[in-house]
Amino acid sequence: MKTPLKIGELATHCGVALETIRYYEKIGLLPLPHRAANGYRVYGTAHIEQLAFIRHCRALDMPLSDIAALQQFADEPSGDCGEIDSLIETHLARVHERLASLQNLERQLLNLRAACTSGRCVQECGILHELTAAAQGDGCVCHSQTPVSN
Amino acid sequence: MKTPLKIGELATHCGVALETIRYYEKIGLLPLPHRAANGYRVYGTAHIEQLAFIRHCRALDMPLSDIAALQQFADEPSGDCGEIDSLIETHLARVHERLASLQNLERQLLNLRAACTSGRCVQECGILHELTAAAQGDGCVCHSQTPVSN
DNA sequence: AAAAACCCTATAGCCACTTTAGGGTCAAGC
DNA sequence: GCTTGACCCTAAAGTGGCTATAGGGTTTTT
Repeated sequence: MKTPLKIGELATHCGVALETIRYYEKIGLLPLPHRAANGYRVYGTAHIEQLAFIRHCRALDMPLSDIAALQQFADEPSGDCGEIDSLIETHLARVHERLASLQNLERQLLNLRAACTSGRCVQECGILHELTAAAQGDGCVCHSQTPVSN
Repeated sequence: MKTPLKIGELATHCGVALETIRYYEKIGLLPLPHRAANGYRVYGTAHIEQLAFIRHCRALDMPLSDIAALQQFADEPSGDCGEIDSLIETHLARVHERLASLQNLERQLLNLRAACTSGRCVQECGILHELTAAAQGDGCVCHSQTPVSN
């Protein structure tokens, strides 16, 4: 891996859009890079590692605020690990909850799809009937036991 | 169900935040209500049903643009039902994809959590080690085969 | 020397809301 | 009749995590 890198090279290397890098810099998630004489950003090994860390955490769908917190912890190696654990725990709970609600959602949509096959006109479309009836609280194939939470 | 309703009553009845109702109105998803002499919004049965329909679709996580399209279809009952079907189909595919990526995510986070139990100091925290190592592309317990797509 | 590829800043847009600021109106109790 | 509190109004800004656009400058390739 050759260093230093220009922003476009860093972007390609880490599989990130280049505007995203500037965005991370703007919100203070990435430290300010050096600048070449022409004003171009210049990145070294530390930046590469840090961006890779951020992207890996994002691939785990962690919010940027969690990632910032993790970086803080990493900078104070003598602190207690418990907060890291609970951060992951909380995130896991979030994911788990979202997963359950998506599974419920999928089931409802499958039922909904089964209510109609195309070729008919809108008036007799089972899907619209189901959706309207459900909104009215009548019985229908797509029961909405668990409301979706975002 | 008594009518007419003021905005707060409609909100309570449909389980929606009152600002959300005004927002739906502003973007043209809900038609303009009548106004009382004092300028207050006044809603009737049609509005209640329409809002309930919107919320039910939102509970199925449909984007507002899909919901607007469905309402369009409902207003032209002689049209072909096929577009409704494919709208649901597309949405189902979205949900299914997100579901798969969340399942993968959960697995990775479980592995990550297993890498550390609290009581240690940050320096020897398995979670941070895993996250950093993974970012570097080394082998680690939380393999990232499928990137998360939003 | 010209064209393409890269870099810069600042600002606006995306989704679906939520929050804030700064008011007006109305019913109940003192 | 006057205050208190619950309700209503508008307009604008903020949220998260980017993405896109406008309007430039620089560097590399042809």
